[in-house]
Amino acid sequence: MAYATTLTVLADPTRREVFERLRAGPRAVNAIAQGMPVSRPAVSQHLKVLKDAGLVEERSEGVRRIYSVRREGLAELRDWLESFWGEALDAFKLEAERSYRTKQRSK
Amino acid sequence: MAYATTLTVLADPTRREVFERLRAGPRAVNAIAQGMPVSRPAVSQHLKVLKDAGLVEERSEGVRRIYSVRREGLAELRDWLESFWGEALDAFKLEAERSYRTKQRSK
DNA sequence: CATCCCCGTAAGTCATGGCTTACCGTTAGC
DNA sequence: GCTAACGGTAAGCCATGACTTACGGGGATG
Repeated sequence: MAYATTLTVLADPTRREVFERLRAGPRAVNAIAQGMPVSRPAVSQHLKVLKDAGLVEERSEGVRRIYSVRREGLAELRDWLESFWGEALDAFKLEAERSYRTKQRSK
Repeated sequence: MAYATTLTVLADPTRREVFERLRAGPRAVNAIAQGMPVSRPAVSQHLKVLKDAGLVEERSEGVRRIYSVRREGLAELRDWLESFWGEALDAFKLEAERSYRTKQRSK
């Protein structure tokens, strides 16, 4: 269920860039917005979305908010993807088998 | 680069539903659209997007087009996700270490 | 050849969501 | 206490993209 959220959240390029910047380590909002093609409020909004999705966590340090990556937030999506290896292939083979036999029979 | 495409393509719920339906095995367009909350042309459009993204492949069987999952299409996204395990943690630790030392020094 | 399904494509509508500017609360420094 | 930096939130604008209906082409079947 939540892998859906992760997908939609990471689909946006700007938001993904924000996320990637945090990958190198925790950063304050200003630092993240630095050199980005969008305004700082935009970055704030993206961070909120990332946080709500559990992909990022926030900690206050004086007047600044330090954001960092929450790797566990990616777990569900990873598992979902992983579930395609193996299973999907087997299903395919079975289906191919079935439709092949069906055709043979109807000849 | 291509994992970005995969993300945006799989972000849409309807399109994901189409993709998931193919998971059980190859299907014709009609069969996929069957019981879906959107029209058949909508499904066709989603299939085109999925195909362009390399997530799905198409084969003609008489008058019908049979679509099936291309697991390799998910590989890049999986690798990208996988790259967060380990690396991200190390970067975090390093960063935490660094900022800790910096603070200690400035006391 | 006529007809009926299959399905892809075109054109047009409408909602979603990402961006900007403007504003406000909060913390630190003088 | 004043001022300045940090950053979250509101309101409004606008583009993107997901739908719909309408159509047309191609393969099967009588």
